[in-house]
Amino acid sequence: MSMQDTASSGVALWRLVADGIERGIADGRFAAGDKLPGEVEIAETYRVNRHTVRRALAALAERGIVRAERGSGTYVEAQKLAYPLRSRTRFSEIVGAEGREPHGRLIEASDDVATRELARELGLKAGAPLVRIETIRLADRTPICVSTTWLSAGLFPDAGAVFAATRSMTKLLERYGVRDYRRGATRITAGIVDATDAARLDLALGRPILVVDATDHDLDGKPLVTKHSRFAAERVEFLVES
Amino acid sequence: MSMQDTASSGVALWRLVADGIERGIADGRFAAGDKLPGEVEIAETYRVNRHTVRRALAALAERGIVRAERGSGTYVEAQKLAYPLRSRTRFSEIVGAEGREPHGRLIEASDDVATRELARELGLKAGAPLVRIETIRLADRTPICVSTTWLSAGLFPDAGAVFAATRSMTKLLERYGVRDYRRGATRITAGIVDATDAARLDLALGRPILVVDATDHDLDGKPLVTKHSRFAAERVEFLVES
DNA sequence: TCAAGTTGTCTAGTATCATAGACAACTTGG
DNA sequence: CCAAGTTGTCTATGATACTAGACAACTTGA
Repeated sequence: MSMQDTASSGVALWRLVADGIERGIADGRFAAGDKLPGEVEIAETYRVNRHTVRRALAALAERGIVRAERGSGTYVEAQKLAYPLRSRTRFSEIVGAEGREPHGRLIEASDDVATRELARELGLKAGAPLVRIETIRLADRTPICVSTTWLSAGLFPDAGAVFAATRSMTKLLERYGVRDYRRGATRITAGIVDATDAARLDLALGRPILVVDATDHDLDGKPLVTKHSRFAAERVEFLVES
Repeated sequence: MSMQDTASSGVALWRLVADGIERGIADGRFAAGDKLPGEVEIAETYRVNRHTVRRALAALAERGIVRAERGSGTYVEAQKLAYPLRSRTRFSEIVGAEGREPHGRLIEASDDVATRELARELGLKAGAPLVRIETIRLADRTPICVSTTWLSAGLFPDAGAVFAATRSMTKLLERYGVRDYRRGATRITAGIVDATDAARLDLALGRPILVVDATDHDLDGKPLVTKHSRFAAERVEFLVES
């Protein structure tokens, strides 16, 4: 399996080891707080050098998934982000409440045109001009979800530029005079990550995602933005409060 | 995106380019016989060095997916393997008839126990001992499908070892005195490749697969083997003759 | 014939990937 | 305290990966 004696697949060995360990955690073979096997044992399992294992563990530690303790062992840090679904859902508040560091980034903003479905959600006519914003959100340094957000280009001109500057949907809406907003119905489904989202979420091949479709309204019930979000299923659990 | 100026993802750049081009072919953006953009143009598209593009194209050419012509361009070779579904279905014959080189390999053989479904297919009782054989089949050097095959351990003792030696299901059955066999009902569904099969089929993230479940019978109608096969959807098309 | 565009090949330099061995620093359990 | 087991760090070597620039060899269309 070394780079020297087999045809290279273009995927680094340490990445395969890291994915394997992360999968073990996601599958529950290693629970939060568990001690992983020693570096030597992992190296034997994957038939690689101990240094290669250390590279893999370093990558996982850098993302906050494991934590190494000198002389003792390496322990699983990861726990799924508890993500309550309430009428007032703010990513930064949820992540902050878990003691983790929220971070958002704009991937891309572009003009779009309302499909029939989008128009219905936003209370517009099909074909109405929209702004489409593609974002990614992380807790600590681990990507949690990527979202596609649509806003009416008529109501929110230059929304893409404003989001790029503020990096917050809440602040963006404030700029346009929206002081508060509520989440309407939320639709949750599941699927398999596609190649684009896999790269953005730093997610391994064929992993499941949670798909959330939701529309936010102002306090009068007027639709403001509608979102299509894909969450890494292994890093989050939704809590629906009764 | 170079290995020098960004945090490395553990996936080689040339592999990302190769996957991108292969996806373009699979999606129909480039049809069989089409000329790909020039190496310089591809390099600009992906923002990599021309040599990196050449590495990607070499990997695709090595698998017979594209063909470079000096002074002219690089052309799409790939065409989906036409896979007729008849009562007498033999992989090697189908592949050979297309002028491609068939190749089979044993991944794993192990003992198993019949679920209710498997028992019904094979005419056994639930819980009956089975041999489970995991195989992969390739045309030229491109993986086409992975199959899980179950046989009755009572009727075919040591089937795993025999298959490892003969690498052919037809020859395996011959060893046990089966001179000919026919395929019964074939069920075709579709799905998304899982991580294990993705690695085995050398398939990119989240790609679709064709799932075929079938049972072979001897000429008296007695069930012999039942199979669960996963085909790379972008490399094969099934032909059902009327 | 000629110019433009294409793939093929070469040299060079830097960074990453992986292996190997040795030893330090630390924790744990007896 | 001590031995065993653990992670951390260091040096060293070779193979890959990626970039850069230059030029050769070839095809195509005007």
